[in-house]
Amino acid sequence: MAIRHAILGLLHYRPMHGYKIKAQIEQNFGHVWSINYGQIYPNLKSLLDEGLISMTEENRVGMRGPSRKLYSITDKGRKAFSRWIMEPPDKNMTLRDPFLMKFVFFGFGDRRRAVEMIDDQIRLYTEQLTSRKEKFKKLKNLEIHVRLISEMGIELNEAFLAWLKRAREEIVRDAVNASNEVDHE
Amino acid sequence: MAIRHAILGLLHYRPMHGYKIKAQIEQNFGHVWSINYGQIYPNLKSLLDEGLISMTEENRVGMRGPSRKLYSITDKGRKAFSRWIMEPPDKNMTLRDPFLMKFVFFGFGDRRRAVEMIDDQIRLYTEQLTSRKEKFKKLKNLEIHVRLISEMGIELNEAFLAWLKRAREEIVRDAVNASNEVDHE
DNA sequence: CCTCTCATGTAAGACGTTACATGATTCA
DNA sequence: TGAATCATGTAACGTCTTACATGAGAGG
Repeated sequence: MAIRHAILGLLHYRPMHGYKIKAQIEQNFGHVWSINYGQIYPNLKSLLDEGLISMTEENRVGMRGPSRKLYSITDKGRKAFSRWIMEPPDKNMTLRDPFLMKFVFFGFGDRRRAVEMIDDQIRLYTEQLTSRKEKFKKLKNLEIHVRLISEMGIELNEAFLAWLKRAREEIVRDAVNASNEVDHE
Repeated sequence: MAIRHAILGLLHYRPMHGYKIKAQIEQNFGHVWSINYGQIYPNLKSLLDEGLISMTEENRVGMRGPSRKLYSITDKGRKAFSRWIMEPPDKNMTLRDPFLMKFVFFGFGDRRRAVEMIDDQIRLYTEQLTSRKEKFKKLKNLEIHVRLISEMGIELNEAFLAWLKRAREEIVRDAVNASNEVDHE
């Protein structure tokens, strides 16, 4: 039920339409949560049915795009949000990464291929880190919590990259030792 | 489909029954993936149907507990696993935490309650870090990849805690500034 | 005696992803 | 002319969690 409340949270800033909500969620906490239209439109519908948000359809005669629907938070919605924000969060962090799942079993695969995949991953996370840092520099006057979340994304990214690079070195060293042992057999 | 392959991966070490597989997954990569019986037993069934694993039921006359089922990996299973481990991983990391989702919106809630929740979280992650470090010290002769994954868990935990503590200080400082501004109005 | 650990399993529901359909405007 | 962006929505499918049912032995 967290996405419903994230929508209510965003609507505190200003009324938005579905497309913008998705874009905002991705920008503000894309590394804490992911979202897609299959979630946002049905959620907007049910929030509307429950009276937590209200909608006005723009009648845009001759203007760009299909008819937009502007959603605003209602008093009922604000109250529901306040209740939610006060409650203790119900679960702790999960970090899911198919690469890490494979990583655990690299010992059962081809060693060269494993190092190759680690290098791919290092490249990927280096790019991600660069783009996160750039985005962060561009954004000004961020609300303190939003800013802190962005900084967290960058710091965890750095910690992860540092670990991955060290892991790569250790795995290569380990492979060299293993082949030396074979040489002296 | 990652859990199916994790099961195949674990069965490379030795035959296991369902209960043990869950325990091993939690121990070896509990911070990379979570699992429960609702996933593991149905998966064992389908892996068996597809011939990727084989099963022998223990007949334990007068022994403890219900009948155990020992699962082993088959040649077909090894081949399927090898194919999987070589393939590039299909997605990148997602970090999901209901606390962080709330954190973004703490500006719309009560400030004291927010700091309280941050303190709870600091306590929680400090405990988690301590127990991870203790577990790690106890374990000896870990396979290199398994050891590295454990170290990653500890390092990311440390980075996260450092961030959270700094975030707390900044939020408190921000609140003090805000109230000073009110004083001089 | 009671709780913990070991042990297997199912059903329902919540949640999330992917693919598809539709269509206008803007910019190169 | 074609690609990118803005914009809304649904259906099918996968995955994950939660709750439940069952039951024995070990240790305090």
